[in-house]
Amino acid sequence: MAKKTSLKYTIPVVATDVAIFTVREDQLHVLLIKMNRPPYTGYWALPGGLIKTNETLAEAASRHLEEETNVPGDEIFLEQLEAFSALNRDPQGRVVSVAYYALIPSDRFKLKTTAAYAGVDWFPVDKLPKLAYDHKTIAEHALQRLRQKLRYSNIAYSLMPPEFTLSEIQKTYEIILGRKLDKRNFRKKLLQISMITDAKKIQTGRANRPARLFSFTKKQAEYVDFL
Amino acid sequence: MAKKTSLKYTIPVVATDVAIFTVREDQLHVLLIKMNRPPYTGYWALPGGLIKTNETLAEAASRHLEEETNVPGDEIFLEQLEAFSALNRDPQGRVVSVAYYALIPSDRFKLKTTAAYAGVDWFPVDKLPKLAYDHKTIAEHALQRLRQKLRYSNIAYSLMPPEFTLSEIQKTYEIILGRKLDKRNFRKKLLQISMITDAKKIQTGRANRPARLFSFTKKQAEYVDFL
DNA sequence: TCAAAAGTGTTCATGATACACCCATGT
DNA sequence: ACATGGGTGTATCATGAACACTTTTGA
Repeated sequence: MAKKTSLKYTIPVVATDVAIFTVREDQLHVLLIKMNRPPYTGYWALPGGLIKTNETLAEAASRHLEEETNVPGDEIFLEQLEAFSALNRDPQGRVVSVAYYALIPSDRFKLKTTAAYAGVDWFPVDKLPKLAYDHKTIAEHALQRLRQKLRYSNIAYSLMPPEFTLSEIQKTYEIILGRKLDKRNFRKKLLQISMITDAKKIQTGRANRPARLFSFTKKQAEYVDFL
Repeated sequence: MAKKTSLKYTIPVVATDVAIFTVREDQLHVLLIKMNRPPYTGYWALPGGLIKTNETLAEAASRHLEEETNVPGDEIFLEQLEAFSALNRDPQGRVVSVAYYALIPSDRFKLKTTAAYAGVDWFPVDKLPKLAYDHKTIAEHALQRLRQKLRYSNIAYSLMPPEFTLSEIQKTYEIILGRKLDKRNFRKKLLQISMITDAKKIQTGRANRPARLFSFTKKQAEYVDFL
């Protein structure tokens, strides 16, 4: 038996952690903050923390999302992932964390660091640094869920700018799923199920044939027949 | 502003509630306990309660499952559903509940009531009494998840006895999904994906042609191509 | 011999996949 | 005129859906 350290919390308390994803530089990235306090000083972690007495879990998650990214809560996909409750997941005491995951459009918002952290940055999901707590597990679950959900829902709306070309959205899918998709079939399907609609605009200023712009029909999550 | 009542808990604490399902009498039932303490004396509710300092959420859920049903934890499907955190969901204070759902074979275990409750019983899911807390919402989410998951996984293993006829399992599916299924297609699919295997036994003592018995190939949850 | 549930294949419709060439623009 | 990505249709294959009669047993 290991010697029991003195714990800050004796009865379990509730926290939330958020895996925020975006696609940039042809890779899927997750947002991490750098911790400036023991016991994980210098480690990277998912943004999060204890929930307040007068806020729900979703509000707490949304608060953490905004604190690092300035992203406004509406029109952004933010969904509960899973509760993590391993007895030793936080060395400071008994903390149950309800994880969320969110998708934000590439580079649409500037990151900001708060006094609570030593820094904030994007990391490619396949090159994560060593993470604090059980955040590696949380990040893996979030990634798995994202890949699954991309296949039968329209949540990509939350990753794309308001208007985009078919090639751009196809690339987003390919990057997240990690495989090439057939151009003709992909376009056919997206339009057939009315997930996106023609924005009646044409891209300009490219050294090739200009593409038509499209936008999402709905900007709330819903299930769709898909890949 | 409503006047603030004195709360038992000021910082959020963690509880778990469990929706335990079974199929009996040609209907899907959920297990409810009758409360014998304020503020919901006489109301029915899902079994549950605060988690202990030295147990995980899954252990707490499993404990509640066993307390009412005697069902042993292994081989039983018990999965985390979702965390519920509305500010007013518990009049006694700020309680965040992580809900679980479980599936147990029909009538295989005898219910028992504990000192903590005034009673325990099965209720058809479409005829639930008025429930305490936000348990109606929890039960609805659990039911929805069960119906979804039945379609792309083998979790029915946890509802059936060790050996069963094809008609019996088909009936289980029909009751939960609420629609008739085609006998030939259903059998074809189950065998084709090797979800069940021939137990090499024949049912006896029926006033008709005896059926072959089958059993589940795997008794752990896994995804399968299905309905 | 009758009642009751078990068991068994084929056809058709639909959706998924594979695949290659011409087009419009900027330089 | 050339380089670059944009845009389009068809044929094949796999999967899911619909459907009816014969078999075996106990009473």
